[in-house]
Amino acid sequence: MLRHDAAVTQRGQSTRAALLAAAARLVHDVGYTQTTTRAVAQAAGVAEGTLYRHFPDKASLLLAAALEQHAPIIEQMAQLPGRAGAGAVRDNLVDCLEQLARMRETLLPLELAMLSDPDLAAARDSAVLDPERPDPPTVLADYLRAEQQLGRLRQDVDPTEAAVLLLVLLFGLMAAPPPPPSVPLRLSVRRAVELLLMGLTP
Amino acid sequence: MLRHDAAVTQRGQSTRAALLAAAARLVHDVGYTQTTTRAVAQAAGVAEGTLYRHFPDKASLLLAAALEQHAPIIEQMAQLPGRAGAGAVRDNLVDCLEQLARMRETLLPLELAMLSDPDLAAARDSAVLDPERPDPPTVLADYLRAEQQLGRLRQDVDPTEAAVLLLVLLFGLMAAPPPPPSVPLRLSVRRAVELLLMGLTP
Amino acid sequence: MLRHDAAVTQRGQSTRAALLAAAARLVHDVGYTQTTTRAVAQAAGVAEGTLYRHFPDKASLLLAAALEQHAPIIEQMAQLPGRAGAGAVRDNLVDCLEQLARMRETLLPLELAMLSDPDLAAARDSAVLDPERPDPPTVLADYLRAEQQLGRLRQDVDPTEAAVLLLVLLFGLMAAPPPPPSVPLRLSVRRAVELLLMGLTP
Amino acid sequence: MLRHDAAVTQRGQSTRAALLAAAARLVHDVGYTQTTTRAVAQAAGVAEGTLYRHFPDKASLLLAAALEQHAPIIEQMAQLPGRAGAGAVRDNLVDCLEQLARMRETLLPLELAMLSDPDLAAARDSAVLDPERPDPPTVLADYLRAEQQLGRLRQDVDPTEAAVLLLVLLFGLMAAPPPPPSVPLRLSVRRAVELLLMGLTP
DNA sequence: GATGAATGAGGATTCATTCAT
DNA sequence: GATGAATGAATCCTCATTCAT
Repeated sequence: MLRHDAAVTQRGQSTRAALLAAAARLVHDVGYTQTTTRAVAQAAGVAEGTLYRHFPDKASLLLAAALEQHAPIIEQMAQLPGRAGAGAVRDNLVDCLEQLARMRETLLPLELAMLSDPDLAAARDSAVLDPERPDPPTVLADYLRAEQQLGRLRQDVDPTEAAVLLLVLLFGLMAAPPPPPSVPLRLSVRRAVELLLMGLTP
Repeated sequence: MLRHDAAVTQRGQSTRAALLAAAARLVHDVGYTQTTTRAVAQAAGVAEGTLYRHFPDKASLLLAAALEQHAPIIEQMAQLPGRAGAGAVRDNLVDCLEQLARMRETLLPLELAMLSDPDLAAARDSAVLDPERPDPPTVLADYLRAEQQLGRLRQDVDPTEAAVLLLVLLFGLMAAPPPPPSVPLRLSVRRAVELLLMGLTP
Repeated sequence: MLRHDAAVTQRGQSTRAALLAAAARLVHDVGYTQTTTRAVAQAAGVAEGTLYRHFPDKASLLLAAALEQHAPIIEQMAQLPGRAGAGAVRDNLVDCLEQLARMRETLLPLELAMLSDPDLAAARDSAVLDPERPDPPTVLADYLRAEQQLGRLRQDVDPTEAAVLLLVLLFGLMAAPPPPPSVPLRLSVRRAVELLLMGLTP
Repeated sequence: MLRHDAAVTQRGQSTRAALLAAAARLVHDVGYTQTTTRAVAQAAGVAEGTLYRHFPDKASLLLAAALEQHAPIIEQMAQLPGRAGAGAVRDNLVDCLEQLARMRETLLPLELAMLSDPDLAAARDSAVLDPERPDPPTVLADYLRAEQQLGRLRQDVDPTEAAVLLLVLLFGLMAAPPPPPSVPLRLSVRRAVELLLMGLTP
């Protein structure tokens, strides 16, 4: 049965990979709106029609390109809960958020575009996500809960809530960078985590 | 010779206003991608060409429409620093952020589009902003500083940094709403402020 | 309110007319499949985009082009029932069918295409036809009924059925012309009418 | 070197058969326009390229598929002239036309497409038809002539002409079905034959 | 004989912008 | 000031056909 995204040959595999790579690069470089199918195909060194042997449409291609880059970092993040109790909470959180940040660097343009473009959002919603794969909010919440049980975090905060807060904060920090003089993301993440940990109240 | 900004007669004024209103409504209703110049003109009840008597291009129109809605809330926000010392810090912050949230409700699609669309971003950067008008980060920082001096906030936090944190958090909360079960924005803002005030550390 | 097919200016009118003429000519010359929007626009001497100011899509344009040519002949045909009793039945019928044939000459490629192309069929079904305008089957049936009452036609045939038969026959004669040696349409129509009038039974 | 018509091995034979069957089914089900080479190959369970081992192009495949279905009915029709004198003329004609109608049911979309698409028409014209095989007009004319000689049909009609008339009528009835209330084809064929036999004149 | 990946010209359609009236 | 017709480049996508394996 012929399906899109079915590359059985070795050549097909490499074409598919080239398309994904080209798509990721272009979205990163020129944004979603300017990333045309023509440009992707050209950058991948294939004909425009080839794109449609591998993906049903533009949105699916770009989404796949994004998700593909997700994978390794998500994988790595899964080990976070195991680090509970070891090292400073602050460092663990900062490390984790920084990993996510690296992932988002390529993902962000697409995330933003999804919020503007109905097509992309639809592609995302109809994409079959691996239900096994742990998602960042859950993993982070698990970690926070573990630290809470170890007494290294307040008892009266909801771990899930705190996790969402951290992630939303990271998103905001990346998507809407504070005006210059801008500090490197690494630094602003660290400061934000510190502030959140100690609180503003005296 | 006046090419744009043709609103010198009374008729011109009302046309301009109609365009701005239509643009704001459309961006809010159908998103930036779907907001075409055609649709705006039609919604404003004017011819397509008329749009270009008042604005040099689409981006400028949408930007103007957004800024216009900014104004009253920015105005109102300016009074925040004066509330330092009165009422609970938490309530003051929540009130302030909620006002901003209302403003953003119409503004957000445009902000997001700006992050995807270079054209829009360029229009924003070349827009002549009133240098007198206080911007939210500054106002919020001023307020925080005042509270700090009153001893109602930690001494060792940078008010500017905290202000940015709060705003970024609001942006993230609005742009990337946490997954269901979703709580009303008002509530999630309140929880976030509380969490930030007390901190996560025991 | 902006609508397609709304040409208020004189210039608009003439562009619309040019498009219709070009479309009719092309469909006649190269068939529906080969009639591209590009070709129509070029033949009409306008840009391709202009086409879409006047018609929502290709199918609507071609349909409109066909219907426009309908009109005058349909009009003329309406007088057929009044001719009942005058002249030979055979001649009246032949005249009528020949008129229809002239109309069909341009219409036929489109009729055929409608039977192959779902899009066109959809356009036809959603087209707003003038309910006042008499349609050929009805007019023809009216005429036959009148002749029947004058005793010039068998009493035991259903006029509607006979009308349909005549029209279907005309359609078949035009669409699937008998193999060579081919006679001119005018002649084959005449022979068919004669055959049908006298019947095959001795 | 054999380029097409590669059906020399047994495997080749069955592939070819599968392609023909798939093509016939698709044309019947979704129409000619929607019948893509891709769809045919997929329905036949073979690769796209395989199609071109058996047929030089799409048109040839579809034409072959159509002709193949012709065969058995054409065969059966050949016996019609032998029925002259037996049974009612009306019944013989109705039976014959109904057989043809069944054949046309699958053939019609293609016939119609041929009238719209020059490519297909060209394929038909260049197809090598079996010169032995009797074609419907001839067979029907033979039958009519036989009945004529038996005195069961008017002497003054040209059998060939009458045969063409009947066939054209059938085509029209199938291709351009009269508007609702639509009667089953079987019935409308019968009525048409009756009308034609007795004639319209009193 | 069969595969299926690749091709690439060509299709319909959109839309910000210009300009004669 | 306003109109609205016209523009035309650009977009995503289709599909019959070829060819290396």
